[in-house]
Amino acid sequence: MITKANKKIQVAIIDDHILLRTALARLVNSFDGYTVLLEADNGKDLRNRIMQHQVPEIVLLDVNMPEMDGFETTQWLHKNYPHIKVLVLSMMSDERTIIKMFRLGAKGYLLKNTDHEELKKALDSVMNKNVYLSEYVSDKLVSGLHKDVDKDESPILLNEKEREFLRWTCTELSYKEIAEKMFLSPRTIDDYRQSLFNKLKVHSRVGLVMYAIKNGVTEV
Amino acid sequence: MITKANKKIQVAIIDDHILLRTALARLVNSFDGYTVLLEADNGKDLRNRIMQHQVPEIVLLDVNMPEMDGFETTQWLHKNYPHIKVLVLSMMSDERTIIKMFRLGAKGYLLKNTDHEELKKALDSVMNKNVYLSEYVSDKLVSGLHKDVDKDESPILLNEKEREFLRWTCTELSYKEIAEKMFLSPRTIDDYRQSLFNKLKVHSRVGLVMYAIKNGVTEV
DNA sequence: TTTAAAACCCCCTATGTAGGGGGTTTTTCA
DNA sequence: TGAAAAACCCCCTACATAGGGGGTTTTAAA
Repeated sequence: MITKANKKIQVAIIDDHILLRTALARLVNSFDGYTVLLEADNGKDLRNRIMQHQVPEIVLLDVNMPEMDGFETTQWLHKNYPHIKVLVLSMMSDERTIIKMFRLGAKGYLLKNTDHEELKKALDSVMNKNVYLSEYVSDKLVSGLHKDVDKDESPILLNEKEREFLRWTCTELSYKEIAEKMFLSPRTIDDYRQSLFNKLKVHSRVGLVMYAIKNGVTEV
Repeated sequence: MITKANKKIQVAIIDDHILLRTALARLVNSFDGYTVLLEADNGKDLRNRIMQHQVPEIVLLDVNMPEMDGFETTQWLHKNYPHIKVLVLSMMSDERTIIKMFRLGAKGYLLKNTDHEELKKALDSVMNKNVYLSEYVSDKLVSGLHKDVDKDESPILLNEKEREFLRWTCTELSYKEIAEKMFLSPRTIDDYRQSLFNKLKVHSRVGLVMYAIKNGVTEV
């Protein structure tokens, strides 16, 4: 069956892991109807290339990158080139990241441990139906929405002091020692802890540590 | 120039990210003289396949995997199939990991953000010279050795029970509750904790949690 | 300029965590 | 097959953590 024409859909691949990127490029080139227009290390790279009139139809985008990450890049694309479809490729499977990406304008979210057929499906789906949801991701989204309905899920915003406290929490210092480091009384540290327990819905220091790591408050 | 024969070198690719894995497989298959014998999700998978007499000559191995990680796998291969050459593929570029891998028997260490030519070089080098060192990695090794002279850095190996304990440690359960989950007495859990404190050079639960995350024992 | 919230700090108590002593049973291996 | 090592479990204590009560001072806003 011959489709519209010999005009292939142009894809950009943005990932800082060269090996994965070139491998992906080969994969996409092997797909019927798709061709790789450009590869880039990060969002900044992509932006430069686009402004030099290399404009792809689909951007296959990693989340974690140096310089200009997936979030920023999606936002910039959505604002300046809304017709470019962003398909996110990520190892992170938490609802927050997924939801954030869709909010910023992504058309699809693909986990890195899917197979190449799923990638082809995703590309087709994004082109034809303007959106792609894998079973796993839509499950996550739905379960994420459930939480959003009853509790008015105001995004958890931490100030710099709380973030500093969280970073100390991820060390082997006791709260008393953290108090010294932050030039506060231990009692005040108790209040910070309690307030974060409430905000983050945890009830132990381990809970704080896990939150800090999952949300990039501290480096692993 | 025609080499030995039509006998291609058989490569195994072990990585839990299916997309990267299959993409890598295509890449390797496209190389002259190499063919992919098998792909696997983790070390356990590989072990099973090898014991079913699918024995590759080179194993291209990810470090972070569920079930049986790169460290364990390298060790097992080195012990049971010493002629199989292990080429490690990792995103982690810290000396400790690199050194650990070489100590356990790896023949080469490749960062994921290298290009496919470097991969080809690495494969050739491992086959011909029995070892592969990229410029970056050898630099790291040299600077790492400086530190290692005084401290006799033996690689830290954890068994499955310890890993299970570590995973529970990253939850908000108390040690007493962890004891119930693992069908052990709280006192035994104390011993596990103490033993891990010594092995991992930490002295608090937070220390355990941070180790578990840094070393991929638990998922973030 | 009053008022409310936020940021800070004191007391107390119960449970959790970390570390010490002791011991038995099972596994390993020389 | 006997000794050592590993895995399991008991007791105890001291400090850390988590949670409750109270309070003052600073900041923001009505």
